[in-house]
Amino acid sequence: MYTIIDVARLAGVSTATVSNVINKNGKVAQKTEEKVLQAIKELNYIPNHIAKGLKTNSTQNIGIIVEDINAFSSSDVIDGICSYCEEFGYTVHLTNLRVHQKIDTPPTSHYDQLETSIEFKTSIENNINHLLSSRISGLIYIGVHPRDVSRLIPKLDIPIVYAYAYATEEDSSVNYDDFQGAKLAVDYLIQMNHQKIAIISGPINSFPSHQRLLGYQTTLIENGINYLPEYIKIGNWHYEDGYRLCNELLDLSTPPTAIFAMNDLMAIGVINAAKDRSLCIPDDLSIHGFDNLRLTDYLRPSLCTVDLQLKTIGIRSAKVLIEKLTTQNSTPDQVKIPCKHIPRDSVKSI
Amino acid sequence: MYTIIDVARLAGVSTATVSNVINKNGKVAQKTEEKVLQAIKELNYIPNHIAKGLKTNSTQNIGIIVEDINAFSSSDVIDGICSYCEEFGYTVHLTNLRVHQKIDTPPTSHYDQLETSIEFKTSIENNINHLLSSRISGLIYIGVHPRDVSRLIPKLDIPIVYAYAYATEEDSSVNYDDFQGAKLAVDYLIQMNHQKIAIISGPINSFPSHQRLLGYQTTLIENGINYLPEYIKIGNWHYEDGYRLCNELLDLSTPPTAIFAMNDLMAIGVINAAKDRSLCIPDDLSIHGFDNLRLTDYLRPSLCTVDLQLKTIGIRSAKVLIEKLTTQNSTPDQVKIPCKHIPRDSVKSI
DNA sequence: TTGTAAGCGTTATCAT
DNA sequence: ATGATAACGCTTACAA
Repeated sequence: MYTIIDVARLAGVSTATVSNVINKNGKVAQKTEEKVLQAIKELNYIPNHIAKGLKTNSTQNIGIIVEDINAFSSSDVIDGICSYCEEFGYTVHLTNLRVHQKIDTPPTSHYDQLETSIEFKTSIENNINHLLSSRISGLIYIGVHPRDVSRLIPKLDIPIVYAYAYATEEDSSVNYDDFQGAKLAVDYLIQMNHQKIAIISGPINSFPSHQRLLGYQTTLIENGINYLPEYIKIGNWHYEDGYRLCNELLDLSTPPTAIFAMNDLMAIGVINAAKDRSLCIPDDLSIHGFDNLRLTDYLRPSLCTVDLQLKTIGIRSAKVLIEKLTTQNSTPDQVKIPCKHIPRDSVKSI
Repeated sequence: MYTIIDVARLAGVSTATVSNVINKNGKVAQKTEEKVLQAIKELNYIPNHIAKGLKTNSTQNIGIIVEDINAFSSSDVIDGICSYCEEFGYTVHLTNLRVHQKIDTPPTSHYDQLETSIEFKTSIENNINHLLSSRISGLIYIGVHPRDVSRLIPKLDIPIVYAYAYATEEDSSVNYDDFQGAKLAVDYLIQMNHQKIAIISGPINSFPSHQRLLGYQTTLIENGINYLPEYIKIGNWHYEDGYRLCNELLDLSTPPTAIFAMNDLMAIGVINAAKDRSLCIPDDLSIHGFDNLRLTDYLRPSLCTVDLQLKTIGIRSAKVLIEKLTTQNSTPDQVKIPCKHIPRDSVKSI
């Protein structure tokens, strides 16, 4: 592998000149530049970022720590990050924490286990140190579920952005908007003339659940609809919760005409429970999901849901991080990306 | 950020000794080692891999080029790679080519477009050069669909392993076993007493289609079942193909009792087509998929399918690569990981 | 506009 | 067992 010295020799110039050509620093005569470029091409010279990084004490490397690359949300977020980084010449170092192998059953509300697990914290610290050894200039931490992860991450000297997760008020984060997303869903159901709208929530101690519930309540109130406690069921994000709680709702003396499940997995449980009671969807019951998982448009009926704009979250996290890197501005940036409503067949006007 | 010199000073030893401690080279007295370790901890010293890489002219970095991280297969493969790399102390540099944004409609057989697209080849070469600038020691290329990608990748001086893709006979690759996977499906259908087994294939010019078709034919012949040309339909991996071709099959004078679709997406099309003809699945028609996509276990009926063992493919690719790196052995290794059968409700014994 | 040379943080060779 | 020091490939004053 050739070095800058080989190029300089071949072009008959000094290494400084070659360096100036490579880094487009100007101050090189047109003709000299051509000679250098020609030599670079001839030798098929590839600059050594390692040596450059050592000298400049800065790299165009950014680290991604993803809690679980197999979470449905992760690949879109990473995709967004990569596309922005490629554009600006940054290299991405990926670390996968694989949390789902380290806690009981995914997805669960018991991420608390993680926060208290010494083993997990040590694993994160090792991974961060490893990334730091590569002198990454910044870090994006991608959660499996938006929640406060501040206790997991040690204080770092490099900028860090939380995507699909958040930390303290001093930290930057990029997330979708739970409140607005839930509002989108409930607004749509009301627009479809539903009044008896039940909700199947995630665990109450979860931040997204709480925000979405708030969106639900606010929208009902705004529309002068009675807010019925028996229409609120608490699940744990699983398919089985949707199935079970749908049955509970339909057993009510005044069953709802529409059910808003806080994630698509529970919504599918709701669909199947309704089917098993020989209900026809959406004629007998409208069902609204949240997440816009893949394949939900091929379900029968296709699932009306809310898209989280995950790729945008990724792009934006990278943007926030790279701005911190280039402007040294350290004011925290807590971005909320609006969700997008995906109307589909599982909701019908009554 | 502290350097090895700071540690040496604090511990009252030379930098060489500190280096020997860090790299566990032996030849350091127990007592000296303790002093050094203590100093490292005290300063919270993090070794600079960049400087080390410059000196040793070798890194523990491996590059991943993934054609599309949003392909259903990619994240599992990457997960596997990461888990192996973490264990052996390698850092992963991720590059996402995003092919689906660069060709018409995914997934398609027209990946040929890519091979002939100058723009795409240039993009790959730029990305490879960028990775090479970081002096990665090896490369894993992950395809969106197993096929010959040799025309896309320039000859490199570092080892490269193709995962979920392959190249020439001189190149190493790790894939699932199309032939065995198809055999698994057809064997199971026959075991469930089906004789009239139709197949909805992918494009005939696709290698996986061809291999799976071979598995289908072989298994029928082994079991003395007539091989009927009208039971073979050619689709293009899309949902719509499954839907349309299912109807064609059911319109036959002697319709099949079981349909094996070569991917889950087409299988879902088959399910929906059958439902739209008021057929009951699996009572009136058994349906077998291939891929084991997420959510297929929540379909009604749940989809009987074949799992590609993608994570294993990832682990194995990393293993093959790292062995090349550490043993300098360059004999190509073309691994086929056996698929796993996933019995579910969409297939029933008759 | 171009060249010279020091130095970034390590490792490795050679002394001691 | 430990230390002194050159060298890895590059950037960047500073000199010319």
